[in-house]
Amino acid sequence: MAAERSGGGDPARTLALLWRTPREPKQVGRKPKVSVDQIVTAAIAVADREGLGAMSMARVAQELTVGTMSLYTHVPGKAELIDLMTDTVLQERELTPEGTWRERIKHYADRTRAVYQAHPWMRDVSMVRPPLGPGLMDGQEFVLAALADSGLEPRQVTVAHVAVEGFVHGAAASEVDDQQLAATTGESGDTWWGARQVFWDDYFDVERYPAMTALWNAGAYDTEGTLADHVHTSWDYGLDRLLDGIEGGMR
Amino acid sequence: MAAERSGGGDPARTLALLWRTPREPKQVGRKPKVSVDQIVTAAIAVADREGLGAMSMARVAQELTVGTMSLYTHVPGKAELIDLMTDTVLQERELTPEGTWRERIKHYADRTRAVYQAHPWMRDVSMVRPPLGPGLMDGQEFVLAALADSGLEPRQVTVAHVAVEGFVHGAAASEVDDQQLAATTGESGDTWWGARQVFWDDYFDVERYPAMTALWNAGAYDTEGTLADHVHTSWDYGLDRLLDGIEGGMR
DNA sequence: TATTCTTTCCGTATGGCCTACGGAAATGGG
DNA sequence: CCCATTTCCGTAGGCCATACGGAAAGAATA
Repeated sequence: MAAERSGGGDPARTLALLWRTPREPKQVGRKPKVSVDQIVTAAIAVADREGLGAMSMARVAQELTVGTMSLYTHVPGKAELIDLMTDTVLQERELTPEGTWRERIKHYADRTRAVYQAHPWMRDVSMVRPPLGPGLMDGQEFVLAALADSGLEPRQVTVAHVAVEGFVHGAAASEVDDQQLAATTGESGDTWWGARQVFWDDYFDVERYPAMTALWNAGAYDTEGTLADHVHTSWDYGLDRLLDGIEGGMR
Repeated sequence: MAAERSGGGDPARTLALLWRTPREPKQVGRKPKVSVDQIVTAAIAVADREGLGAMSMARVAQELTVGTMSLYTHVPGKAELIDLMTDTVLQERELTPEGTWRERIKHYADRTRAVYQAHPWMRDVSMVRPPLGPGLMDGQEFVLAALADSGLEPRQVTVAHVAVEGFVHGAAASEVDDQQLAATTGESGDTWWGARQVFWDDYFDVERYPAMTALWNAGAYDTEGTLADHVHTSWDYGLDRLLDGIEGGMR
């Protein structure tokens, strides 16, 4: 299936939910069995355990021992529920503004990475039309403040912001993608690659791929550690080089 | 729905399809109404027009005026079909090895970006367990050859490779995400943001977000052009800074 | 020509998904 | 006790992937 999309219906209604606008307590009528917070928490729990694909309205309702359609009283639909889930887990980052601007960006990357690790379904959430809630906004402010301290021109700050934000989310997403697949399919990344040994035996053509062959012969792929370790190392390297470049471009 | 995953069943069967291992022509039996190539082409056409979510087996079969289950004679399942689609469009890149290593990486990024532009559903395809077909492998070889020419140590080449490859695919994916959403939902990115004007009016807190406010007041957001233009500019900037960093790290 | 063998085609059935609709049930106030 | 209000939720419609098994088509053989 295609990636989950957010931001469906009426923006005003969704924003009110994201910022938990205190609706005046109803004096009249039937008492609610569930709250928005309970629904969001249950949905996150299901997605954490079984992936976003398994997070159906029916499944969440079951978790709360409530009829499926009851959820629609509190939440406009599935897209908005995903918005709420996303902003909620982004709030877990607890960003502390300490150190140089570079240290703060690294801190932001670490905390964001931790969110993806704890909630691998974030990989499936598109961030191009993000939920404009406190979790997202606080993160944006944090990065913009750091970049503004770096000495870049205002216009350059906004450009660098998109690049950094994209890199961080992209890296975090890619990193957990493997874990999510491992959980969903029951096959680890290393096992998956192992099962494709056939490829190197039957299809890999040394003449067609000289650079790869040379690297292989140079021992570049003789390394310890799991696939996940390598990916993590590479992303760390990439962020450092990106920040190097941003720093160097100012002089 | 969660992102489409590939690489489902028997690796040997999938690899044979990806490399189009010439199966000896059947002398006996009923003549096939459709070929693997026709199925892949039709599937790509549907996904291009209506998104990967609309690319159902039934929809593809309908396109070919064939029964749904007939497809399963030629293709093991939907996951493998997506593998075939992915590798096929990656082959469209036609990478020409000219210029410095930096120019070649930029060329690779441009060509890959063009693939995503032409086939926005690529955003929904996970590349952590990619189809090991000619389209993917040729791209890997191209990038590795460029990085090997840069003077990096073999071990460093493999690390930089993951970072660059990840950045390029991430950037391309993010860039078309907006377009895909526009096509699927019928609402452009600019329209979407416009509808969320309410946010700035009712929820944005100047005290809570001083850096954003300062940038706004400095005119950093007073720019011409569409959202898509800005995103493109930022990714270009990001790749250049990443390559700057890689270049600088060698000295 | 009739039979047999091989291959492809595809109808049916199962069990899932989201959510529009409308009525039932619960609650507090008059 | 009644009624306005609010929440709960069963039903139903229209999607999806794919396992299974039999029908249909073509070529070789008798």
